[in-house]
This record gives sequence, C-alpha cells and structure tokens, in this order.
Amino acid sequence: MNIEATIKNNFPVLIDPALLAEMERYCTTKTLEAGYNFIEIGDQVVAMPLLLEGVIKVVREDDAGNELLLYYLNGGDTCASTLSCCMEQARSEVRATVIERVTALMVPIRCLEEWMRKYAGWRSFIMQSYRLRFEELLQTIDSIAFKKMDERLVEYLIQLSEERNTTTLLGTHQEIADDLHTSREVVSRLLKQLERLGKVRLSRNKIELLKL
DNA sequence: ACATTAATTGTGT
DNA sequence: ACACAATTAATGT
Repeated sequence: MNIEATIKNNFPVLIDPALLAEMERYCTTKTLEAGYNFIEIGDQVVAMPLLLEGVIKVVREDDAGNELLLYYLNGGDTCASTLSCCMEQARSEVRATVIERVTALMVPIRCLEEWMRKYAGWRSFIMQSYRLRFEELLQTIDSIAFKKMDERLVEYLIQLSEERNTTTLLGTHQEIADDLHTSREVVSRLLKQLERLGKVRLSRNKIELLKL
C-alpha cells in the first residue's frame, strides 16, 4: 500500500491533496519490533510519529526508576507529548516502548510548523489529537487520585479491551500490576474475585472478559 | 509420550 | 510484602 492510501485509511481528516503530496514527499516510515523503545527519556525529538499499526506504551519515570503509565497509543493515534517537545526542540519527557510491532509515519519537525500555517486540516488534526491525549491524561489522574484498586482494575481491563478490539486479553498479572502500580498478588486476588462473580474467565497469560 | 524446568498464579501469614 | 504451594506451559529426551 502506498503512503497516500495508508494516510487516508488511518487519518481520514487529512484529505487535502496538497498536504498529502507533501507528506508523501517528506515523511518516512519506521517499523519497530515489540520490546524495543520507540523513544527514550532525554532523547532529542526529531519527528512526530503517526501510528499506523501496533501498540506503544508511553510512560514516565520517577527518581527511583519506577514507571508511571501515561497512556497507550494505537493505530490512528499520535503522541501528544512528542508534539509539545517538537515545538521547542526539546528532549523527550517520556519513554515509549513497543508492545506490538509498530509501523509509524514519521513527520519531520520542520514540516510540523510549516503545515500548521499552511493547512487548516493539519492544524485541526494536531489540535484535536492534542486535546484527546489531554483528556485521557485527566482520566488517568482521576483514576489514580480518587479510585480504589478494584475499580481501577475493571476500568483498566475495559479500556484495554476497547483499544485492542477484543475481549480476550493476553498478558500476565505482573504486567497489569506494573501498569497500575500495585503488587502482582493484589491483581491476582482481585481478578479471582471478578472470576467468582462471573465477570471474567482466567487462564494462564489470558483473561477473557465476559460481562462487565 | 514422558520427565524436567521455568514461569505464572494462588493463598496464608 | 513475603514465602511457599499449586498449576500450567515450554523444552528436551
């Protein structure tokens, strides 16, 4: 599939032919396997990624080296904090690790600003995705500050199933615990409760959501 | 097919 | 949070 068709599929707002032509010309694609870091804290940001396929986890790190989950990025998303960095040629405040093999369209930063001026469609796309990420962050903050772990877990499971378009979640309890900043035991026990209530079915490396 | 090992999950304190 | 048991999946023979 060529770049133009790919953009149309994943980012339907960007229909301006002149913009598409420029994107075709200046953007590159980048593919990365699961497990690698897409960007590391402190790295110079040279381009903004538009995710076509795959899943990326964006985290922040505290002085003790603990990771704090900010959000997940899927196909059709772009990274807002990259965006804020790009503007002022700053360095990355976050780490982005690849969860599922990713292909992304890389937009060079100099194009970013120029297109903001030239193309209304691009401008609203940027603004829209920025707002979206911001709202998602607010949700994360609410969740951490105000909710008990059992609610957070259920919320987390539902969100993940929506993002991945499946009710069968693959992964370990430990991974969930890391994302939620709790112990593996707590996650296991809460999941067991949910299973007893008939809300999920558990097996090794797999959680099936039944009725939540 | 079976035994061994490693990883994940469950549970009591 | 820790320690340990139980279960399940992966690997070698």
